[in-house]
Amino acid sequence: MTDYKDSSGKRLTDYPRPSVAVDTAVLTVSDGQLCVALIETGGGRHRLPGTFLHEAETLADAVRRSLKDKAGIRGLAPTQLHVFDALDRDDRGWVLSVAHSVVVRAASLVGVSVRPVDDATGLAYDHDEIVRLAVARLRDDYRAGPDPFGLLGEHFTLNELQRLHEAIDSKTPRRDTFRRSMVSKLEETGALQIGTVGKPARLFRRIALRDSLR
Amino acid sequence: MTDYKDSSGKRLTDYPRPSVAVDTAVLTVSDGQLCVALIETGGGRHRLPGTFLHEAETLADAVRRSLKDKAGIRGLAPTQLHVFDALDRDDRGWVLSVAHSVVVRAASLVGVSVRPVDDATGLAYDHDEIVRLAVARLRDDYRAGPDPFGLLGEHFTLNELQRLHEAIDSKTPRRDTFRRSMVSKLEETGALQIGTVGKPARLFRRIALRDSLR
DNA sequence: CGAATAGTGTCTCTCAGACACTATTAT
DNA sequence: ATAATAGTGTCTGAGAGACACTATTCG
Repeated sequence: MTDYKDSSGKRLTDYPRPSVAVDTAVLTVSDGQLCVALIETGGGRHRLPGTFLHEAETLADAVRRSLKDKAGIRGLAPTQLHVFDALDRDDRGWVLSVAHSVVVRAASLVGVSVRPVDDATGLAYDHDEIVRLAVARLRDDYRAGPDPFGLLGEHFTLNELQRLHEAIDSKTPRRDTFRRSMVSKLEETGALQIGTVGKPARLFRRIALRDSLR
Repeated sequence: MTDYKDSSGKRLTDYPRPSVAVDTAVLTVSDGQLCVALIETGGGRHRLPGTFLHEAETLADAVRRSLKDKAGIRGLAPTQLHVFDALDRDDRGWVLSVAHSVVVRAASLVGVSVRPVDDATGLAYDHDEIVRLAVARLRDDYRAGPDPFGLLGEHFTLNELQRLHEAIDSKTPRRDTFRRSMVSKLEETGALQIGTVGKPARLFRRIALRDSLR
């Protein structure tokens, strides 16, 4: 297979090939704030987790591999964001970086530095830009429907849902508008929340989880 | 630079590297229809124009280079769509393809086969999917504002603008609604169209062209 | 009871869409 | 005048947002 020749009689491997990396904005909501996981490099700078693509590996697999070390994360569906290809973006050589984002529960992130996205500036390479893209995409996704990445558990109240959406986007509408825009996209479980002050809230369930590729 | 070693003491070139290609959906409006440029391969199949990335070349430059042959096209701002990375997508070997789209005037496309996007199915590789993505993105862009890619000349009437938008998306609203949604995003030139039947139409101008990266 | 939270009735404003009317040209 | 196209007044309905009211629990 590797000595297959193309239309101009060249082997594929005769073409110059860039190194290909993946860099991933790992987003989570912690303490009511939208946060991103950062790694400390030498020199006090921070960067996103990433790795070089291995042989015969898909981009999504490389993302998952690069994150397995940092935290025991499973079942991730990375979202592809953009390819960064500036020739001088990495002084080690010619490297294409395929930016991704993943969304995880805060509890999954152990032993990683987590910082609110607004404070995550001055990162290495073009990682500031990746965070911007990842956050914008996430806000679009959450504007479109209730917790599309399943950060909440199986059942949740509208209050819990709204607090999550507010952490992700402060411009989330207020209680009544939020409720009316979400109920139609949720399923009622019939159960009520217990052990709380005030009128017990109904528990809802997502109708379906979003799938990965877009 | 190429013998710079990374944190684990490896040269960048010690990592396996995929071949990287670009494939581009060249979209145009011809005869009131949204069309895409196709290339005939051997075996009666069709594909999108593409090429392998050359050494020290950006993706956008590779796209422009791959299209310069097919048609004298200049000043293009390719839009990056998605990286296709299935391991078996190219039987010549391990190839990542970065899908792009560009929008050109029909007159620019000489000596290329142009086909309405709805008929452009059964293409080689994952090119059907690329066309789908490119068309969806283009429709989103045109829904957001008047002729964002400048397919019309410098000045145009609202009728001309609407016919263009209708070619791109048949669900374009009708005359009055279309006008009201667009005028606020246009500048009046003060001039009128001449040599036509009926009340002469005002000529408008785009306020600004969109820029490329997203 | 009061405090606290859940849930809803309803008003307003905006905007898209539809329809019909007026305006201005050529023939 | 008639045909043809441009442009606008206005009604309707849907939906977002704001406000205030009712509902149900705990202590």
